[in-house]
Amino acid sequence: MLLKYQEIAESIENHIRDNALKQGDKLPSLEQLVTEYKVSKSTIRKALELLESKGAVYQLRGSGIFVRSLKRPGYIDLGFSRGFKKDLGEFEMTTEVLAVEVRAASAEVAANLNIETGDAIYYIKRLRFIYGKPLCIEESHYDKSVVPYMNKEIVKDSIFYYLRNGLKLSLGFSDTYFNIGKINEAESKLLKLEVGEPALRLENIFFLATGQAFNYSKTTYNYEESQFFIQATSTD
Amino acid sequence: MLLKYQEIAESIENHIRDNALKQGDKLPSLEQLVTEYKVSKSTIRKALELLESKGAVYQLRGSGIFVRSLKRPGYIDLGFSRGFKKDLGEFEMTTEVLAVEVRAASAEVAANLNIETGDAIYYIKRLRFIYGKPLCIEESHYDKSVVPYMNKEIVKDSIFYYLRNGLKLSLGFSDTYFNIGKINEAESKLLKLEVGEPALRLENIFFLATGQAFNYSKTTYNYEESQFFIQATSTD
DNA sequence: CAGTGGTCTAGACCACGGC
DNA sequence: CCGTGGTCTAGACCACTGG
Repeated sequence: MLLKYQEIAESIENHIRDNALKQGDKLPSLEQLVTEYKVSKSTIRKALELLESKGAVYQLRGSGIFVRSLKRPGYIDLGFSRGFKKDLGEFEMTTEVLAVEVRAASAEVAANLNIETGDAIYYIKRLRFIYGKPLCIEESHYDKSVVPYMNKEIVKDSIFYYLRNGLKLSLGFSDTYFNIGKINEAESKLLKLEVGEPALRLENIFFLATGQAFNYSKTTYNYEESQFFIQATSTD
Repeated sequence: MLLKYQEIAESIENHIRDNALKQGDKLPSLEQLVTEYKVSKSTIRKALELLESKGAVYQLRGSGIFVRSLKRPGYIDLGFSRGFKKDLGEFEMTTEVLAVEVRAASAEVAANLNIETGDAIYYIKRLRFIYGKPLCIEESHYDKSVVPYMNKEIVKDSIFYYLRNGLKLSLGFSDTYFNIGKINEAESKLLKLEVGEPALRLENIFFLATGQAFNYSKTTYNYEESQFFIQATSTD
């Protein structure tokens, strides 16, 4: 069941979408929203803070609450407050599973997952396509003590959907590191690029809501097919 | 003057730093913090939410408040809630100013700044070095009606510092787009790379707190010298 | 079931924008 | 000066964790 402030946030988002409001359009004042939704001011503010953190609105003391929509289409949202919807999206994506196996954690994996070298992990390698073209190679390592079972079918769809709905795990936060490099021999075949062409290499560590790291993954993106997007809000 | 919740957030951050607390270390409970700081529970919660959004702590219903430090050193923080400190940082950075001039906005610039083609803008081109090595080429366009004056001296330091402290502008939020490409002829000379080598191309649009766009910039990073970092929090 | 975080309220008071 | 968002309080009640 949704909380009041979540419901209100959603309702306001819908209102923006349904009326096709654009960047800079004004929303009703706090007071108006309080009477409209019949809740306390703080609850409305909490809803608006949520929307602000998602980049949907901005608030201006003394003048009002305004829409901040925008966002160029076709970019992968590397954000954030948006939750962990990265996996899905408006894109036509397909996945080829290259490996699903239990392994002993290497020193590198163990360090990132905060476990011991040799501990059991699930190793998953996937090739992901966007509109039929190779988008990225993803190698994931899951702490087996957290995710005791996986198979090809699960891994072919959204893994995070399985974690959330199948295993009832609640995700907390993530760290992302990335840099630019060059495609190597193995990658060139999978991504259908020449050796030495540009590549975006992304490392992710995902944590449960309990703070425990459970997934360390490395992803190499095809530079021709990938565009990324980030929305930021100042907290001065 | 700092607000109560900001002061408390800062104080907690200092406490974490001074006691060298690590990922997973437990902080005092809400109730304890309330008595310690002699403020209401909501104020403490607001401070903790701020820290949570900055990625400094995480809260767990039923168990407590924990430290979330980490962060590999040497990565450029492409975040976010962290405010707009991108310009400075712990790095030894220098800047070479290649151009500071008033120009008429191109169609592309006008579209991103939401002004008319031909309107006056400041065009600034800078080459930035990290530990003496070329890090990136940055081409910035500032709406002249917002930033009426700039010169080489201002532009050699942090432009955002000037905007904030000199012009008393308050920054609101930003959109960032990026993709991977290849170094072209002109870039190769400045960044001391071969044509065709990998490049990270970043586009930024910065908005004032009023929602008005005032800066559109394009930055090309030297792939050898740049590593980036993002911290995300789930909002489920 | 005790302890801890999370939601929600009602209301006082403050700070800023714009007329 | 009015309207609008922002801070802060005090307290009720809920929901989850862990012994």
